[in-house]
Amino acid sequence: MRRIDNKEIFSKHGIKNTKQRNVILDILKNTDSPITAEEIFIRSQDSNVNMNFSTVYRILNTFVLKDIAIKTSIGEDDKNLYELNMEEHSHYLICLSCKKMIKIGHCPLEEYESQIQRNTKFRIIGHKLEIHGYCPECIEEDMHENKN
Amino acid sequence: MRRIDNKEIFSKHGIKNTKQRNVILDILKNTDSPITAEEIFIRSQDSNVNMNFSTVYRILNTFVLKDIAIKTSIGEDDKNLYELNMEEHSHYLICLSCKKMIKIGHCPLEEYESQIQRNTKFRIIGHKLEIHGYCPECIEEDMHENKN
DNA sequence: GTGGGTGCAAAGGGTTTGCAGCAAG
DNA sequence: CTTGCTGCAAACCCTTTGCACCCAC
Repeated sequence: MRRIDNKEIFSKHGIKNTKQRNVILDILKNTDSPITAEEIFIRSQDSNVNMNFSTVYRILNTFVLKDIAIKTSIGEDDKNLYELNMEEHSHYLICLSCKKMIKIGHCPLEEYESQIQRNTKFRIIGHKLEIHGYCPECIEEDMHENKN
Repeated sequence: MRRIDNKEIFSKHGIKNTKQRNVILDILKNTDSPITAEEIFIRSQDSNVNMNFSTVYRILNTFVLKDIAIKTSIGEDDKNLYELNMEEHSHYLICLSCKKMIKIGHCPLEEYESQIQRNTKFRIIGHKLEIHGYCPECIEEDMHENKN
């Protein structure tokens, strides 16, 4: 998978190429499911770049504004999650027990959306879909616990 | 549409039938789209029942715990929204401009869910779907503004 | 009467902001 | 050099909590 250079991304959006933005963009590129600002802050400590919590938030807000990242409010606790804005459209299957999130490739809603568009005269821009359940591991664990 | 008596609901869930809970349950019954705790508090002032903000939150949390209500984190701002837990399953079409929410009746995901269940061995419990776009009114308004 | 529920005020936790200093263009 | 970006600390906002009082059962 080819990854566009950070520098290119920043200049395309007319924002400065700073160390902090590079660190955060790299973190977002290297995660496969949405993460919290806190998690990003923690991971940024592994780099040798100075990083402040408010900087994390400011950069994330900038990224969201520039459509570099997406802010989702998926989690059951009330923290926001951030992920890279991939052109490819995907959804998550979320385990209610361990909170693990698994990306689902195919999206079944294209036809449905155009149908709604016809019926409601809305101009549909996109959608957010989460599917909730319990993952095989948690189901198994639960069965063991209940044996006791 | 028949509405189950508040008193019945409370006793079924083993919680006390208080004035405040009645007010909030009535508000939830009379709204057709999810609302914030703040909005509930404001509307509660119309009644002659004393109501405190923390009471609103406490009652909402109780309702969610008892499955009387559902907490959703749909809105673009980070406030939580609450709605009555209808047995019937529904989704919302949300206008990105005026934030109006329109309930969508039919859900296209049942077959899709069982397919995922087969493929991933997850035990699927449910899902959350929001469709985003611009409503006819906002599209019209926008066109007028752009004429200037 | 008793325990659950409420009011009040204060704390919590995530996120934002004002300001001074710094560093990318 | 200049403007935008960052660090720091304090503020903000939504939500929760501790405690004393009260009311539904």
